[in-house]
Amino acid sequence: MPELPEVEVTRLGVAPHLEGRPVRAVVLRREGLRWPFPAELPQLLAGRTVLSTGRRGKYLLIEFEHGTLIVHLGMSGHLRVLPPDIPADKHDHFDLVVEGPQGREVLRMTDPRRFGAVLWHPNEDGELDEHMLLRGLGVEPLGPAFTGALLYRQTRTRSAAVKQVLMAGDIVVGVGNIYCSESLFRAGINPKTAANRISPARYDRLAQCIREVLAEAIVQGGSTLRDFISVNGQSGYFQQSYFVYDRAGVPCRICGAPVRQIKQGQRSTFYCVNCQK
DNA sequence: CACGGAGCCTGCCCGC
DNA sequence: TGCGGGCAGGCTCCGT
Repeated sequence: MPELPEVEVTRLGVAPHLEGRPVRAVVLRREGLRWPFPAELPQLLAGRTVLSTGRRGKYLLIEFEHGTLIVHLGMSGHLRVLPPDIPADKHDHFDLVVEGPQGREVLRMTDPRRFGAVLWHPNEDGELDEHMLLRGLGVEPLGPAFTGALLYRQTRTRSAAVKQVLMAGDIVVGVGNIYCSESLFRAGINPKTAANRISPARYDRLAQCIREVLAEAIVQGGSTLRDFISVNGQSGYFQQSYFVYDRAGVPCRICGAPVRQIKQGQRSTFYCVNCQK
């Protein structure tokens, strides 16, 4: 489910329920997901107050005085805020129980495919950016460092297809499979183009399009925040209509040519041969 | 260093 | 109705 916009919308949704609130309990219902949960999390967090929330790429950060809880939703994960005493379902793996003004609330992580992760980074281990999972990540696509010039500079040695280079995450983070196809469409760039054969001007355009596509998705997600915090909430689902993603064979919204679907690095790519050169 | 493929998991949808 | 194959919004690891 989550690409960067979904993670950011999740952060915006859970932040008011977490920030400034003390943790009453941590519930771990399995050993771990992609990696083992830190078994000492309950003792580490009980009684501690959440200072703030953050995000790095698709990693959600829950910051405490003594360290940071790092949450990744993988392919199929989502978070909800629930009233206390809602029984856990089959794929509910992790709860953070916090004390709110109206009583306790439960931040619950659900992840059927279990590609997600919950990790702890103690401040004493040094800068969060140096954490194994976060080091080597590219720049934030919505931050000031992300420019066409950066894309151009960082792709001089990259002969792989631009779609795969963008998705690799070492130049820019958070551009997942959906929004990568959408951004390349908006920029008019064929996803198969070798990254080192794209001009600075076209990279300027691409950087702008990536920013726009992600920012618009966050705004759209934000408008559905009302539904986000609910027992049945399908958080992070946007009823937005894509230009190319998941539209194989359907007429391009711009030129009417059928949208094409190909495989790049085992992932589906959607594009318009007419609009993207 | 950079590239491509395998693998991690469950659920769902399709065709037989 | 059951079964197998393919697919799914991410990421790491490994061989070349």
